[in-house]
Amino acid sequence: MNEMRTPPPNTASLLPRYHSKSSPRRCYSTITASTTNRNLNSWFTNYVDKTNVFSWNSVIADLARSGDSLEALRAFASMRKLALKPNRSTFPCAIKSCSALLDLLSGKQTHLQALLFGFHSDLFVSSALIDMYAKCRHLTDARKLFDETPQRNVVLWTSMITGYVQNNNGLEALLLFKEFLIQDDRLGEVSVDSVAVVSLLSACARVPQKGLTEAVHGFVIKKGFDGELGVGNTLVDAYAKFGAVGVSKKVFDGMVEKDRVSWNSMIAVFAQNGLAAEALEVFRGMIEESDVKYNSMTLSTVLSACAHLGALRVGKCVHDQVLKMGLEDNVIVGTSIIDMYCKCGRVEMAKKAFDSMKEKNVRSWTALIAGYGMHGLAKEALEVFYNMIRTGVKPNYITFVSVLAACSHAGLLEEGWHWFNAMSNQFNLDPGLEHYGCIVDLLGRAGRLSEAYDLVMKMKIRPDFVIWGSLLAACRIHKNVELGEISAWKLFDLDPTNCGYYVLLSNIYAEAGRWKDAERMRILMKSRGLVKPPGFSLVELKGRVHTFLVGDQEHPQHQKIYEYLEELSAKLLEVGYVPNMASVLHDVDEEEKEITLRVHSEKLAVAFGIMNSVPGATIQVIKNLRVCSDCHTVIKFISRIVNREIVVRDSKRFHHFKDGSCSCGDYW
DNA sequence: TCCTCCCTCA
Repeated sequence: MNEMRTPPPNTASLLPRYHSKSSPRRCYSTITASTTNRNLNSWFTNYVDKTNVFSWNSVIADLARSGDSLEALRAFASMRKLALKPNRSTFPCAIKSCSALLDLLSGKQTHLQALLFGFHSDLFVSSALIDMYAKCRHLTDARKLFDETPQRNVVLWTSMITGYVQNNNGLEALLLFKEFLIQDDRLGEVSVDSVAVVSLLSACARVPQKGLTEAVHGFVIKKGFDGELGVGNTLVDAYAKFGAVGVSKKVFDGMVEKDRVSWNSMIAVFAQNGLAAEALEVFRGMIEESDVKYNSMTLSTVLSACAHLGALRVGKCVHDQVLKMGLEDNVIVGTSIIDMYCKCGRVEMAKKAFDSMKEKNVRSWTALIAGYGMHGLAKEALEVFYNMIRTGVKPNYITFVSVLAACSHAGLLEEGWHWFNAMSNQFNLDPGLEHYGCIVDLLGRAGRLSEAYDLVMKMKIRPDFVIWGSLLAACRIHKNVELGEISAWKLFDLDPTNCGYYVLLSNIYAEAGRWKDAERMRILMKSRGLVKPPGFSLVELKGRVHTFLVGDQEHPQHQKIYEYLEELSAKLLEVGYVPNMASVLHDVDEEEKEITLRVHSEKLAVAFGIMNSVPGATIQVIKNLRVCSDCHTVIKFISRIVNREIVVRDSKRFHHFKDGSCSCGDYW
């Protein structure tokens, strides 16, 4: 977009040709409605009296409003070069543009100029400055200005309160709001407005205090602000921040008027809370039942819902829409597209989308690295990472999570170690739980259990269930009872409702021939009333997502699917498949055995996919848990028997099954 | 004509 812009109107060719006598504002607004900034600037250059401060104000304001902050600042600079004296309306827009660009330097310069022209106590100017300093993370400067302004209006208060919220200091924001109320009280005024209330509610969403949002909601109703659009929008978000997604939906449904923010908020709430199907449903509602047009924010949220669901077809449609709307140069949208293709199993499409991006930020690079990593393509992931560094983009915490995860998925211990050390030595980043988790995983799988354990003991942060979980899993592979016990008992404390650890430890005992201990774990697990979370798998067919549960009897085609699986299993035995039920057969009681033997969702989903697609088509399945080892073996055989590529995304990574083998190399 | 809020990506 930048190269499309006209140069600022301070060049020789842009000298005024015509001095308008009529009100520039009136002409101006009729033109802006249908013109781009490019036309707008040339129009301005040709027809507006450039010695008129009011005209300049209009131009700066309009550019700032349309989001073209850079151009607004250029216009401001041009105006200053003409030695025109800015008035009190000039500064707020200029400052707002600095704040939108997070350009602290220009912000400070503009601040100085405002002082120079004597606007130090102007509320409009001060509010804009407080906002600018807060957005640029200079909260103390913002607060200083706030404190130095004796006559405060609601906008000034709101700017400061919002400043705290934006800097993640919800508590301070709440306290300041309280002060605001006290001031109102003292002056016998009611100046609190709906915008102030919106800031208050967004502060609530950042304070982990139970019942706070409800209480403030009550206050909002009492004050009569509950019908306000912005208030409703914020409530949708605030309730969801505490997991009360149902309440969010209720607020949303109860809103008489809904704008783009309302729809976007509701879609985002569902998408961010793992309810991707619901998110897509709301998006459908937005298109079909409202007159509200979606924008880039909507589409990036929808893309992330598609990524979660693995809904490739829907994702592709959204991608098409992005292209149609000319939003492909938007970094956030572009990054969402990369992530969507990666998580829908199409890394090569992700790479294509990545290559075509004009502007890439650290998240775009990280998305692609993570994408290659989850497909087991560690070499490619590292290659992208090196390119990123060469390009001069600074990797962050998450980038290193992606790099190390890529190494971990491919078993690249040496590279993993190197980058784990480099992150603190060269990049000044402290390793967090995720990074330790990857290294523990790498060491553990390589059989270097005592090193892994030493690392865990030396960690500066308290190891969590993921860390001990990797260690426990490694103990199972390498048959280490002692360390397995230590890890498992940590896990019983850290993640008490997860029964997987009991099963793992029980299996470790069983494999060591310690049947009594194995039995003891089973009993303990039972006495604590723990059950496995139900596994389910998703398959997208003709744009619809089908869900399968373990031992599913609900799906309309379930009978046919079971018949087909019967057919397949006969063929499987012919080609040499031996059912792997080692862990099932050991020492479970009958009832449990039956449960375990219920057909896993991934098998159902794969069968369904094959039955309903043309020969040769790739089957793609998404599972909420990790693929079990028996299913993994079976699917390998199936890929050979039916001569299909089968892609399974489980909770940890992708498996590409082809010709009887899997891309993970049985290492996952 | 000017200021403050709510929704997006790894």
